[in-house]
Amino acid sequence: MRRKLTPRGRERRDQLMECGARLFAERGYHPTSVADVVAALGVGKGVFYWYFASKEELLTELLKASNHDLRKRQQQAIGEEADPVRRIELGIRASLAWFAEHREYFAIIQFAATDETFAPVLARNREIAIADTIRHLKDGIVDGRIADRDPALLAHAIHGVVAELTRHSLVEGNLPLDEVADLCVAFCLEGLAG
Amino acid sequence: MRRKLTPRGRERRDQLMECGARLFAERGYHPTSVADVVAALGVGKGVFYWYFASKEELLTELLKASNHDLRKRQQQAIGEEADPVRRIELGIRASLAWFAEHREYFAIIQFAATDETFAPVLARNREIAIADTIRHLKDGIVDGRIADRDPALLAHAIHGVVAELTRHSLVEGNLPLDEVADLCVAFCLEGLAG
DNA sequence: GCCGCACTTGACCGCGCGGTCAACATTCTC
DNA sequence: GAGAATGTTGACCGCGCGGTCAAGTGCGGC
Repeated sequence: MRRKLTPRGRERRDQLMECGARLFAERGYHPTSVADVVAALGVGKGVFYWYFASKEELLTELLKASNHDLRKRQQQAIGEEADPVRRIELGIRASLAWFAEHREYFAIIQFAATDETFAPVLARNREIAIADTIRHLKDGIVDGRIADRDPALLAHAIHGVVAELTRHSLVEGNLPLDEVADLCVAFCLEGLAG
Repeated sequence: MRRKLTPRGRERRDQLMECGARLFAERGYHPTSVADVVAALGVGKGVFYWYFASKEELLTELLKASNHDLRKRQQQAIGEEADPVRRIELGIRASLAWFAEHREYFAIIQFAATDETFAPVLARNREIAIADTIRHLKDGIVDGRIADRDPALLAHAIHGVVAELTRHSLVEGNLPLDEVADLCVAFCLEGLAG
């Protein structure tokens, strides 16, 4: 693992991350060996350890990069919107849209959440996302637009809906993003009663 | 692996499953070796392979047994209830109650869902549970008590809420079951608007 | 022209894994 | 109490893993 990377080196690193993401998503982290990753790229094993200290580090970097990207997308979507309920809706839609474009990351994140080694990173990422949602919820509760219940639990409920609809409808199924997003937003705002 | 088991044998098998469940939940499936399982019980490795054909089989049996138990609990809870909305509520409460009592299974199920080898078993279990929910939802839609939206997506939304609240509030946190269940039911039935 | 650094190679290492098995112990059956 | 069936032992096996490294390649700067 080296610090200084030339443009050529940065490209290799990106190739390894892309390749790793694909294989981890397809077969899972443990069943994918470092040998598999470098073989898929047609290079020697040493290349991997030139860019990453370990297999663990590759996954950690993938998790960091994907979370960074997702958050950027959410923040851009919410922008300057003042209405807290609308902010929640825009956040939900941005998450679904991002996962629709990066389906391969879903399985990776899902796995990482169950692994002692990576769970801390994931937990931190999730806490930040939840904290964002809680802020909007509290604003909505003050406005009287949202029922006065524990905002932390409500935030987790929303994230649960988003996660499961992402998995079922976007990753496994291939339903139109807009329809899924509309239902997701409607369910979160009005429940089954609608 | 043997078919005929005396009472003594059945007890050993149960010990191995309990032990495996605990270790898989604590450290994860891959990082837990068969040697760890038998060591925790203080017996030789051969014992494991007398009762199970492989490590995979142990996990598969754990998944089957837990699913069977959870379903039994749900069916007992729903009983003869006629109101479809109430049936959904009772199902939600039964699921949360079961997981509150069997927290160790949550991590195992979560992992199995991300592993190529076990995903099929989990997918089948989930499909059955979803199908149950869909039946109640359709009844509710006919009655006009539930909004006329895609019942499959609604069912997944509900399961997403239950799963995430289970994870956060019951498994990681340790919140009172009743409070979590009340909020979960309220969110599913009425959404944030309440 | 050549030095040095970024980068690549692939044989190799040690380890711990899942799984096997011959021998042995205990318990049932008649 | 003989013999079969059930249950137990732990040394052993082969393998493939994550990771190392001495050697080599090719490019940019001087």
